[in-house]
Amino acid sequence: MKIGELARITGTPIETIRYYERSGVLPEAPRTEGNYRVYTDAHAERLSFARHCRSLDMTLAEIRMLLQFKDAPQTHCGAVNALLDQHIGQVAQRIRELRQLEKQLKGLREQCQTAQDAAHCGILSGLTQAARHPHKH
Amino acid sequence: MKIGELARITGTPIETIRYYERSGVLPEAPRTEGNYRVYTDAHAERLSFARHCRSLDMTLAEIRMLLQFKDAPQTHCGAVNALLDQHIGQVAQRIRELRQLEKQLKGLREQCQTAQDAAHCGILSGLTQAARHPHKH
DNA sequence: TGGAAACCCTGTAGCCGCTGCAGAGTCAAG
DNA sequence: CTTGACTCTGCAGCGGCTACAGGGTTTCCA
Repeated sequence: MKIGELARITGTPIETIRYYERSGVLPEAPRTEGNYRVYTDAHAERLSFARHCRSLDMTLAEIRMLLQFKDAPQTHCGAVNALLDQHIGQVAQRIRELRQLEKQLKGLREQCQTAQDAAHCGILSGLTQAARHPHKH
Repeated sequence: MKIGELARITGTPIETIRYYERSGVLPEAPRTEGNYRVYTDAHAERLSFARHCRSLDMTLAEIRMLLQFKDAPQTHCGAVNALLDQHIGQVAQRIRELRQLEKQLKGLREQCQTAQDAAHCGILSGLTQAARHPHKH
């Protein structure tokens, strides 16, 4: 199949497919005489795998690692577990940060219930004050 | 003061200060004869404000807007409230997404409790299966 | 006074994961 | 034979920095 069909069946933009090839997530595809890339179902599967990992917020570097394990099935897969554990840790950490952030933002928002002019806006003065007396996050 | 001192007292990398000037977050600083940027306490305050907003995950575009309101104190500040509400909404949305993601990742992780070889790794086959039968996020 | 060290300048390139565009080539249908 | 759909390469841009290289300026101390 050509790149357009691969894009269609995997729901991936064409530009992204070429980008993945450049980044080493997909192997370099063989070409027709007219220099068109030619793909097989195996490519489609690999691309779907990568896209699914991306939807789980993994980086391309992480995905390249996972694909290496898929390519070498006899490898000990402890590293896969470790990679996933680390990724879960990162996500959990980010959630904690965002919760903290949400609290701060809501506190700030409460300082200006009624719209008035900016000179008396509780939000702006709240931000200004907080900037003057910084504290860690 | 010169850029190094501004960097020190605000805890901002020098490169970032110059970047903020280029991006219109800070005004172009006046120069000495030797072409060094010269700052006042007002610059420091503005920079601290911006950095605090950044620590609240606001974009530079959002910060430019807030600074506009600070620069024009008689403006009606309803837009400030709206901006903050929108930002809070975005953060809340991102938290929901990450929670969902965390659940998926943990489910995946459970599929490989014991490290074995990659051919039988529950995580890799889990990812592969999921990629074959995609569902929305 | 001289010279080293510390500071500052501009400009450019890289990070990540795309996205979009220009300008050209290829192929299939009418 | 022409039109239109498809594909190619290469480059630039997003955001928010960060990290140089290769220069100029200032400060300090001997």
